[in-house]
Amino acid sequence: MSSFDEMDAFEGASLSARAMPVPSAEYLNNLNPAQREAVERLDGPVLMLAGAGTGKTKALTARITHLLRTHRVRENEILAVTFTNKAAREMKQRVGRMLGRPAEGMPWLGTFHAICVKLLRRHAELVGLKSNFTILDSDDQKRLLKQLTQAANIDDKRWPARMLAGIIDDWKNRALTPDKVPAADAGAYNHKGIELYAQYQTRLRELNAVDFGDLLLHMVTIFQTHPDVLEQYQRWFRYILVDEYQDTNVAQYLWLRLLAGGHKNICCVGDDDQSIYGWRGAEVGNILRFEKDFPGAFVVRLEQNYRSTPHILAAASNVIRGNESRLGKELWTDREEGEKVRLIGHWDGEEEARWIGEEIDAMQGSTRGVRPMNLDEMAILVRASHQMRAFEDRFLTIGLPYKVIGGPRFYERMEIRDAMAYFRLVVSPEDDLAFERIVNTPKRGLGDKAQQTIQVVARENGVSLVEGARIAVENGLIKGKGGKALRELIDGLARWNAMTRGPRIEVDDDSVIDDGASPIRYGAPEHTHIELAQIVLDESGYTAHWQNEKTPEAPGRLENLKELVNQLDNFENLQGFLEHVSLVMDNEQDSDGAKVSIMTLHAAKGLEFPAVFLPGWEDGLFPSQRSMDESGLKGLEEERRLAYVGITRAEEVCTISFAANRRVFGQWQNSMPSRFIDELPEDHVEVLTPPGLYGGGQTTTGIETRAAEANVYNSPGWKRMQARQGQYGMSQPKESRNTVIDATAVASFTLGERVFHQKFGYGAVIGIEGDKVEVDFDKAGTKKVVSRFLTAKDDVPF
DNA sequence: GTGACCACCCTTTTT
DNA sequence: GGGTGGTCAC
Repeated sequence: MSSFDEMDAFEGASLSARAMPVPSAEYLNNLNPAQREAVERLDGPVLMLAGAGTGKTKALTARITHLLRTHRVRENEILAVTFTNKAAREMKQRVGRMLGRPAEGMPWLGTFHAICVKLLRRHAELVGLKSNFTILDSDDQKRLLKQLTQAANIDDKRWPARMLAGIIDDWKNRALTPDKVPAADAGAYNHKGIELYAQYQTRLRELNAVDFGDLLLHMVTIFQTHPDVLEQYQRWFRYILVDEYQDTNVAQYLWLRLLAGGHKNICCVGDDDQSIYGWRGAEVGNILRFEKDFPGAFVVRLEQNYRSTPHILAAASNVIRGNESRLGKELWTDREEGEKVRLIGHWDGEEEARWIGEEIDAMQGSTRGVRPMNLDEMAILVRASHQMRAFEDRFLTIGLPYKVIGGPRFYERMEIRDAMAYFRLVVSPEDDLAFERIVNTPKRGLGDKAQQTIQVVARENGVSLVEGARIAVENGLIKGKGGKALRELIDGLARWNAMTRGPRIEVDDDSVIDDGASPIRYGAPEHTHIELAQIVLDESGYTAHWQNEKTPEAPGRLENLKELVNQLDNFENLQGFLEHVSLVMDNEQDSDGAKVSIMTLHAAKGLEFPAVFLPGWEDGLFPSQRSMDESGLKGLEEERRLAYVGITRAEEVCTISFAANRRVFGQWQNSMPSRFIDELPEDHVEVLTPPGLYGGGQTTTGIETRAAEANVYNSPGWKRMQARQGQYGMSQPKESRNTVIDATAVASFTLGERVFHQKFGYGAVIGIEGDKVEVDFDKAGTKKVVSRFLTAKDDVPF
């Protein structure tokens, strides 16, 4: 690593540059005193305790700007770590804005994982890998583990591979290599966990692959076992900044401590009250312990909130006050009072969805609240994703535009992963996992038996599966249709692989170390990588596979494939794309029009909306029963932080609701209002009257009777709510608004016509009513939907 | 080797 | 209620 000498030569900017006067800095003048302290205290350990909405990203970016502007450091000497790509992107943009130029020169601003990939590519050989290792996602990981557990004759029923994956992830989060797993964990996975973990790591090394956890773990191992390497980076990264410190796990914590070990110029930003990823290995302890880890640390609290009204803050504060282990912060704001937090109980989940739908409609039309709001200013935050369905169903029926944030990620979709496996194989033919994935997709008549033959031949010859398959075909071990198809696949892969390459160009490679770029470059191949991708998908028969598929999802999957190919435009080649996609790709294709957002509370962290709905506040659902069962008080406290996160997402209006009855897994269940509801401060809450009690909605007739009879409505929680309600009718249900029928939207369908709906699939029109159409769906049953969500399908073969 | 049918199991999921 | 994975019959 001769290049490090070169790095050292750059230590510090030139004297003249450092002596230059600092231009009057607007980025400093915009800060409040606490923020400014956090920004200007550049040296030594700093802990910035930043409550929700207190401008922590602003402070963090100002700090980076300040480091650069005062000419103390160069852009590539700052290590700035975030958890999400989104946060990294935002920070980069904001630093650029403050500097008045693009901050492209910050190669070490990124997620833990992205930065570790860069580092690990340089030092892969120290942990027995080649620098072009592949990164497995959880699906690959699971399949690999399954192979191991099957080989070990483990009953998958009692000891599912999923469980082992969870255990191994947990160990990796705790920075435990197989030899370091404590004796206390020896019983894990039927006493075979540690052994299988070791086997798994061996397999990964054989495959030249890593999983997400390895990225951190390997780097920690390298730093621990190669002090020289560590020292180089300790010197190189002169200042370290960490976002969302409360979410770090042990491995990340060790990684940071090792890197900051020399100069201790580390600034961690976080909020212990927003630690909601404990179940994934995050250690609130890391932030609670900061001052012990870094004696003499400067701790600054950002407590002025710029986001929410006093009522909302008071509600959030009062809830979080119930937690024992906190560093303690009190948010305040100088904003105007605004509306109280609104609380409402419903008979059941559907009613809750119906009410929220109407409420959103009313707020949009300014029948409710102080000002009309756009749909994209409103969000529904749920505890568990299954709660989303009630809203989706309802909104589709009434034609309310919505978008689900989170959900299955683009690159986690089946068709994307299949396509990616093809690309991976094209780029590196020895990628056995990718081969296993697509060898029989589309169907090539290669079942278990043929695949086993390939495995055996490959192992006997000590070659990759592709190569093993080639040998097997040539020796006539796989005959007939399957053999022919396999030969085609192998030939195709070789052909496509050849297409990736143009003439190789040698580059002097020591010059590019600090941005981690590959030193080897190629000239332009005959086809662009975009064309190549399309060729691969077409010639392999994968495109045709989905074209021939008649399921309602098939068109969407083809769309996704098209989108995937389009995405390639942003990259130089397939390799670059593959690298990126495994770590970074998210699909934010919020294209047309304002929509209400629906997402989980976890997904909502870091976001804010003028109006927030928090449905499903029922004991067992929120706080989640499982969380409490598994982690006791710790679990409950994390749930409470989740409640805190939820409330503090709201800027102007926060509406909390619960339902007495809810269908869970097809079964009706009744439940008590969440204990968190009792923790809301009465003075800051307005209790709304459920529609129906005063004859509001027509679908809820009889709610009073049912309410009186139902047990829950005699429960302490409900009674407390009633008592608190004070005067009835403070917020009367709005009169049913006239449904405005847009003339152009009136259904243009005919009875019996075949139609297609994005969510419900194919169906036949059985009734028309204004712009609403009643459709008997093949799979989803009979539903009334707004006509603009339907497309005519006259080309459906029937 | 493949497609159909049934039993089973459900949180949250930045990378 | 719905998606997945395993088994069984063709």
